[in-house]
Amino acid sequence: MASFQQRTQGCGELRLAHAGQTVTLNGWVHRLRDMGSLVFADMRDGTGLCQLFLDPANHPIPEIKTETCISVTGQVVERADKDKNPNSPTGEVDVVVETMQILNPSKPLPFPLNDETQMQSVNEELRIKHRYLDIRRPSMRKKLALRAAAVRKIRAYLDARDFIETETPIFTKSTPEGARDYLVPYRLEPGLFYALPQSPQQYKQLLMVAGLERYYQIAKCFRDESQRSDRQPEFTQLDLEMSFVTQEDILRLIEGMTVSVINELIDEFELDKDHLAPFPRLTYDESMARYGCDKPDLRFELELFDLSEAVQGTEFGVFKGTLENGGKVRGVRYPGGASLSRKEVGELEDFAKSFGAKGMASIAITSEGQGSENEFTSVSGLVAKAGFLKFLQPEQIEAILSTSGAQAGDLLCIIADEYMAGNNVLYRLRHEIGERTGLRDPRKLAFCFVMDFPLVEWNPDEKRWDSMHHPFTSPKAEDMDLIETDPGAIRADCYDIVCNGTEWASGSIRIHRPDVQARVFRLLGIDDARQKERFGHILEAFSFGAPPHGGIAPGIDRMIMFLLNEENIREVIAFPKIGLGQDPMMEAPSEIDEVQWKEMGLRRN
RNA sequence: GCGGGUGUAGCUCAGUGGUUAGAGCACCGGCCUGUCACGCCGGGGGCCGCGGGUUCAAGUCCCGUCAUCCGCGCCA
Repeated sequence: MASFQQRTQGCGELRLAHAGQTVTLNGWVHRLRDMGSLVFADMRDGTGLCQLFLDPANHPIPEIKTETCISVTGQVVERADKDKNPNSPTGEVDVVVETMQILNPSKPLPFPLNDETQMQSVNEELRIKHRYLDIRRPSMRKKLALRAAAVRKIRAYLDARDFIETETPIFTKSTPEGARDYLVPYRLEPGLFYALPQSPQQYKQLLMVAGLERYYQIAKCFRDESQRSDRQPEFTQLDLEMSFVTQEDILRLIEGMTVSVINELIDEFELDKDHLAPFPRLTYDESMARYGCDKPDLRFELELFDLSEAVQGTEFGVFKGTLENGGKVRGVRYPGGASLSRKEVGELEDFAKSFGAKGMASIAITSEGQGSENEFTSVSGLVAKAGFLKFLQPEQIEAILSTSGAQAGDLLCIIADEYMAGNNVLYRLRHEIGERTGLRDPRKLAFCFVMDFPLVEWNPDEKRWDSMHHPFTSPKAEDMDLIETDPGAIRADCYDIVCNGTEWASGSIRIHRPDVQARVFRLLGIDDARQKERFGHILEAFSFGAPPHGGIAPGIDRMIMFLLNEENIREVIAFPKIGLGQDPMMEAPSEIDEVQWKEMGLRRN
């Protein structure tokens, strides 16, 4: 038998229809309004809030404070019309308390969890330290509920399509390629370590060798790298792999799942979001040329333009030098930017410089000139204004205006640099401009596929080719012969899903033939001995009739962030880590006992 | 590893180098029978992150340091 009276209803469920019934509620005191002998208390449980009416005529006023845990029995009564609260779903009734059992009192709270406005600015470390209180807030509960629903729908979608959800080990083997591993010392032989998986990559491929054909897992992944507002040392991916499929099969499956799951969530949680449409597809090269990055924010246009042709032959030193060295002169429109002050343009240039730009040329576009000598009036009537225009021929300026699609009010932001360095500046400028002009619409979820990544990229520091995705990614069949002749030109069967300028999912068709894998390893400078040491198990597995296979892995945390417009990943995780990977609630990482040091065969320093 | 922001009461924040460092909320006491951010009266509460320095005098200026947030590098 329970030591308390168990509830008959949820607080948030009470309606006028319950009037006259005697109900029992379990929950917490959310807020108190003490009118002297008469007391009103908002009571909260997982279903919502209702108002308790405490009158000493019915029951002595008990010693309750905010967040006292209580069990209450009383009659639901309709309020007088003038006392009804239209702002509350339960605002037409009161529960007239007949008995109240105090299940557990509460100390004064570290932050006002019954005040959403104030909670917005409460120190986040304090919230995480007392996360068990923070999560009592209905708004936090809702985030976790949305997350649970997302995972539930994903499971339902994949289960209905014959996927087999399979767990893979958390203690596994270190693979120095990629991110830094979290390591776990092996007690029985000091000097040996497990690593926590950066992803279940090899296991899922081995499950394909094992003939599972369709695998998924809601998988924890661990990467010991610097934190960002959208990165945690441990995070969750939907890890997925299929056999006997083409890239197209995987893209269709994951797109279908994403559209279905997200559109259902938007409806079920009444999110202020537009429904998803089919995803546009871009090649890596297109994405770089049009948006300057492999994770474009497609909520708005403002594509980059290339002026290299337009200014060919110019005597303007910065452009001339860049073009002679094989670089590009490219730019992005800033609608409304023509009205920026000289100082503000300078600040925008500083912004560009902070991402490696050597400088930023800018042209203000207006519809009427002011007779200044820096102006140029085009045949279309647009007036361009910039100090360096005097170094350009009229036809070059006309070409700039037409190529850029300049409109009155624009500021053309122009970066002259080596192609990739320029991209790195231009895409950040584009996103900044999108932010400033309000084009990054919070209602929109602009998903797209970015495909056909290069297989490898040159690492100038180490003087070698590195995998762009991971070493098991398959070169496109038609590029296979380039492995030994022109590695930089190899396209991979590799694809990302991007949402609103953030990478969301990454996947590829894998290499399933040992001979191809060996050629790629050779290209990556991983010699036979090292292949055997690091990847012997998977190479051997591939030699037993491994099927063609491929997969993809979208981030669950980020998916919830997109849906809730959260800028911080910690907001969608029940117990997140802060700053340098610490948990201020558990106080982890922590010292260990002397006995444990000894047992693990470890020494300090 | 680097750059920027923040650090003052339990919480959120004010605070020209010059009285005894303040406010709102919270907390404690009192009053209040229809509140719903209840209201009114009163009270307690401070290592001004920490350590140096400049100064007659430092929350305020300088140097260092720690913590945290954001970003860069990093993140197959």
